[in-house]
Parts: sequence; structure tokens; C-alpha cells
Amino acid sequence: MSADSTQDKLSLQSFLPYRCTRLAQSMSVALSRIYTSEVGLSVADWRIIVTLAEHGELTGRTLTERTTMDKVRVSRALASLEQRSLVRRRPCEQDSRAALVALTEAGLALYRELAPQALAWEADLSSAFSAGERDTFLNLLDKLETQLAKLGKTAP
Amino acid sequence: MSADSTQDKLSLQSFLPYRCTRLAQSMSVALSRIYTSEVGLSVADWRIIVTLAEHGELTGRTLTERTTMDKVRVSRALASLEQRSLVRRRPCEQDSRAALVALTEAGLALYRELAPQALAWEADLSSAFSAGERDTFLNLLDKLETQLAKLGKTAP
DNA sequence: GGTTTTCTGTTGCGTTTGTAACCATATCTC
DNA sequence: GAGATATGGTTACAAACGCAACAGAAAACC
Repeated sequence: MSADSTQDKLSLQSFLPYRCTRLAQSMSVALSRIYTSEVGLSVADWRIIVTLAEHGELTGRTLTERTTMDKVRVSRALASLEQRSLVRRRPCEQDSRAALVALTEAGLALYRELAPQALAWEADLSSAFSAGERDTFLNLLDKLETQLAKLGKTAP
Repeated sequence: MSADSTQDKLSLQSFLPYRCTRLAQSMSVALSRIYTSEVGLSVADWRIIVTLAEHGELTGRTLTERTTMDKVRVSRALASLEQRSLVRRRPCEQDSRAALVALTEAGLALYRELAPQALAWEADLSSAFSAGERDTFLNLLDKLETQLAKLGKTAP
């Protein structure tokens, strides 16, 4: 079962969770120059804005799914974003518990300003990859996530 | 510059930082079943124990380098670990500011109990990979990290 | 149709986390 | 060798975080 390319000795430097967390951390710090330092957005804010820009008006619940964030985190981020007039909320007719959230003009304008920078940054980053490696990388990320989901089911 | 496999539209689902953070998060949650739920170790605790097991007696400063953690985080984790008698600290002769940290017998015993579980878990996870893909993955992680470091230098 | 269960969204509270300030020592500079 | 500067490590304070508890509304149940 566990032969192959798997290490037999535990070294932090080649331990997958550590390496992924470290990379994610570095990326986050680097990206924060775009949307935190400049505009004061949190990661939650950023994710919500991007998701709304992509999918249009959404309910809070859907936002939690699409952004893989906690209810609470979304709720607080929305409160902050609404206060800064970057999103607006209106009641949902079908379900009066839920609210429909959408970007305001200001929110959309901010997105249009930041998105190209984020994409350019990602392009610079991906330039370390040779052709196809970015797709390979995303593919491997997928594999790990599905495997994680599988493992989670067997021993919850 | 930014042609190629890079996306021209911003979608959270294929945005590298988001995907890495999400994966890292899932991994961390899954792993926590081994060293948090069972034994009550934090991630910082865990990293320190693994590093000490691998490299023997180290100073706090070296620990911050090897674990990519904050000074403060290391300091607090060490205080906690010392209180639980999993590590011991002794003064460093060459530098009386520094302290040399090492695993105690109990700490080593705990490591010997947890490490195989962590490795087995990682092996189960890596079983989603076909031969060589784990190495490919680690290689791509490396590429991204070096590229990040390079980008960080040009615009600090 | 009334009761129970489930769901959306917010709030309260304890914990964790990072930033900044801080000692104490070591190193560098002249 | 005295002052300035840098470094290892801890502490203090504030912000962020998640869990649990909650109110209100919808669905399900009988």
C-alpha cells in the first residue's frame, strides 16, 4: 500500500501538508500587496467580490459554498463590505430568511481595478511553469482534494 | 508575457492562491485528527516536534527558520511544550540570549507514536497519485516558491 | 393545522494570531 | 572600550477566528 514514491522518514520539508501550507501562506502574503495593502480588503472580502463578479447576485449561503468559507466569516465580511458600499443586500422574495447580495457600482469598479492586477500577478507566478505545467498542477490539486474527500468519508 | 495556459478571466476555482489555500486547509483539518484531536498538539507544536526529532537539539531561532513560523509562535509553542515536558531547554554557552531546545524522552516517545500515523496518512493521500506524480507535485511546489521569492525581490 | 425539524443569518465569547514594543545580550564601529 | 546597532526571546495589546448559541423563517411530518 505505502511503497512507491512515498517517504519512509518524516521530514517537514517533503511533507505535503506543510509544503502546501507554506506555499499558500507565501502566496497570500504576496497577493495581499494587491488587495490588502492598497485597498484594505481581507481575504474574505476579496473572495466574495470575485465570486459576485463572476456569478452575479447570490445568497449568503451560496457564497459560503463557492468561497469555502465559514458562515460567520461570510456574514462579517458582508457586513463590512456593505458598510463600505461595495455590496448591497436586498431581501429574497422566495425565502425571507435569506438575502441576495450583489456588487454595487463601486464594488464592480474596484473589482475591475484589482482583477487585472491579480491575473497579471498570477501570470508572472505561472511563468515559472513550462507549457502545461499549470494545468498539471491544478490537476494534481484536484486529485489530492478528491482523495481527501474520500478519506474523510471512510473515517469521519 | 502572459499568454499560454494562464487564464484571461478571473475565476476563484482556478486561481492558484485560492486553490492552494483551500487544499492546505483541508489537509490541515484532516491531519488534525492525528495530532490535535488525539493529543492536543497545535500545528506549531507538531512542526517543532518533527523538526527536533529530525535535527536534534536546536536553538529557537533555527526553529523559526526550519518551520517557517513567527518568532512569537515558536516562543509560545515552546513554552507550552516545555510545560507539558515534551521539550527541555538549556542555556547556550556561546550565546546567553539563546536557548537550546531538545525533545525529552516523553517528547520523543510521542513523536515515535505520531510520526508513523502521519506518514501512513500521507501515503493514503498520495495513493491518489500515479507513479512519479508526488515528485512532480513537490517539484511544482518548489518552482512556485522560488518564483515567489524572485518576485518578492523585484518589488519589495 | 399544529408541532417538530431544518435552514439562513447574526451575535457572544473564548482562543488563537500577528504586530509592536520591550529586555537582555552580542556584535559592530570608531 | 564606549556608543551605536543588531539579534534572540518574551510580553502586551489588538484584531481575526471559529464554535456554540440564538432568532426568525421555511419544510417536513403526522
